[in-house]
Amino acid sequence: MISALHQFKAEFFKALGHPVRLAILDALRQGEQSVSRLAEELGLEQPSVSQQLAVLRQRGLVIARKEGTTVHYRIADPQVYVFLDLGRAIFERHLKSQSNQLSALQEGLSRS
Amino acid sequence: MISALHQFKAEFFKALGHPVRLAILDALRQGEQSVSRLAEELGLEQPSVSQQLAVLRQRGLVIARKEGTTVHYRIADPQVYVFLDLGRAIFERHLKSQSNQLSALQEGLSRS
DNA sequence: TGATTATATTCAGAATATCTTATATTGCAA
DNA sequence: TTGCAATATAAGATATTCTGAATATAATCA
Repeated sequence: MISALHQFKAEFFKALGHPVRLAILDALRQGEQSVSRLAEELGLEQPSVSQQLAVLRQRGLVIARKEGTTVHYRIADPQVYVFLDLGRAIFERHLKSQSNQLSALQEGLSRS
Repeated sequence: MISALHQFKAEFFKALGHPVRLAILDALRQGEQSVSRLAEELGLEQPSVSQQLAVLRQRGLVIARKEGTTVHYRIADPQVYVFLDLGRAIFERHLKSQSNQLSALQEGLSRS
């Protein structure tokens, strides 16, 4: 059975399934950052950053703090970094095993 | 800067960002399962299950083992479950804090 | 060989997501 | 008030993903 929980969890993972959003979260490891600073740091247009921040905000992953005309964003739950780092570890093992399989395959091919 | 690593990691998260794929991974906690068994268990058509298994396979998340006409799938790396469970914990805290905010908001509204 | 079972792939259409550019909003300062 | 800076939102074009139906492949068995 596909539970409603799977639906919600999928939304959560989807929020992380975008390179710019991952880059934003990584940039926020240093602490709170304004939109323009993030845009500069990541080499992106302001609207792109703002849009992806909106996605992260809607999913409750980041929190906005307004100060004059500038808006500072920070991570909502630092546990997310534990999670991302674990994901990275798993992901890197995958890469390694895939490249092993690839080189084994290449050896096999070159031998035949 | 958006690194190539962010691209790859986003692909990994995207693979998890689908309710059926999460349900399949959960079903595989019990161990290896055939496609037809998964389809029955999840109440889905065989082609749907096969399609989502293909996505998980391409991303290296599951491994297929053929036996006669049936194909058995298993998780490639059990660490993924640690990861999913951590995601679940974070996600549930989010839900809770969001529902707290929601009820606070509702109280505020009903008082005014 | 022909029939059957299990799985995989393909395809068209619908729904979503993304990107770029333009515009709106907000707060502040001259 | 006017102008400016920072951010958000909107609109449109394009790309990606999903879904469901049909079909293909592959192994087994009569």
